[in-house]
Amino acid sequence: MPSVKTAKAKKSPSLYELPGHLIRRCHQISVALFHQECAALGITPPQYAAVRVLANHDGVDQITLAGLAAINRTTAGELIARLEAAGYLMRRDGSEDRRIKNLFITKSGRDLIDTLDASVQRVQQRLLEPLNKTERKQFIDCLARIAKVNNELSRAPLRSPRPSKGSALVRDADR
Amino acid sequence: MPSVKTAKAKKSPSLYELPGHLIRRCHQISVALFHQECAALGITPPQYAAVRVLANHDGVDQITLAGLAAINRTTAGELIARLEAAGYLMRRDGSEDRRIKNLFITKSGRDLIDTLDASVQRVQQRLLEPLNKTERKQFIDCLARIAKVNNELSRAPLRSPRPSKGSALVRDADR
DNA sequence: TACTGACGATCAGTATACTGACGATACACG
DNA sequence: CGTGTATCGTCAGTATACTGATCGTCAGTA
Repeated sequence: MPSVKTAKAKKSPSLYELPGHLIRRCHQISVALFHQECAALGITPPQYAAVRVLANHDGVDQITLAGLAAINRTTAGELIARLEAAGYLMRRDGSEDRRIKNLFITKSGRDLIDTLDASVQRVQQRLLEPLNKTERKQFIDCLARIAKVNNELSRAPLRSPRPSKGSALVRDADR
Repeated sequence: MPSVKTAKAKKSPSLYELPGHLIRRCHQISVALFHQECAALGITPPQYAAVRVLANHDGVDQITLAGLAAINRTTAGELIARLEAAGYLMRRDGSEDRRIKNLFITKSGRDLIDTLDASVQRVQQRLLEPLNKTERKQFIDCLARIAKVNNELSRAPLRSPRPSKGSALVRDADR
């Protein structure tokens, strides 16, 4: 007996039509594809994001890296420790500001990015398989706009890199 | 020195253009919005999905519920335990099949869905704010198609509901 | 200089997500 | 009737994600 309690209420959409639920499922799928393609190296999507960010912002502190890679500050600490243990980056206590731990990508880290490049592109390819060329562009654009507009509302908001006095020689701009 | 391994190496897209990364960020935002709107009841998106599913499939076992709500079977066990402790559902040992624990939604569970209905719709509204009407429809359609086509690849594939009584010999075409 | 507020990093605690393995049970088949 | 196989639920272990609190440090200010 479907609960038809009120005739006035607008019909609620099915769970399977709610963008929140669909995004959660697509996220699961995206992660699954990533692991299928990149299983060999035992790296995860957030770890990959962190190394990618570090390649363009060598020397930043943990909080800035977390902001740029959209990783929670607490999670970032643990994740960075794992990446350091794996040899993809190094952590050094800040000389000027002793609160800070500066992060530096290693050769191994840069190699990792190069090695994973084709796999990562394959993940995106497979993920967007059901969409045609036009739809892919629009879809990515929609995702980017949602991420941008709602950025301040996110729990791990994307943060602009800070002027940072001495260190961080920002090479190729990311955006 | 950009390591050009092959002459035809395509320029790798920025991290911020990768749908995988964007989906991850949108997922974070979606969860954040859900908690903002539904904080009072202390329920999480997967918990909401589980109760919603149970409202339409009362009496199913845990694995089936997990499949329908796209929740990992192990996670589902813990999540269901929390929902049971909160009084939103009941767990009973199966009488016919003693491996099974049948799940039944409580009045409190149905009330929860009604109570959250407006909030959940508000979440979706805010999430899609940056998109116009046409784009919203297309965006949801793209998400649904990605979720559907890649379903078998997901780690927690959506499973068709099985005939609750009698023959359980329905070969779900998943995995 | 001492105070105060902001910030980096970490800790404790909770929830989700997943893998691989396992015990208990059900069912088909010989 | 016994046996192999598949399934349900669970456990151990790991990684991500988040909140709120805390410690140490920095910087602006009275």
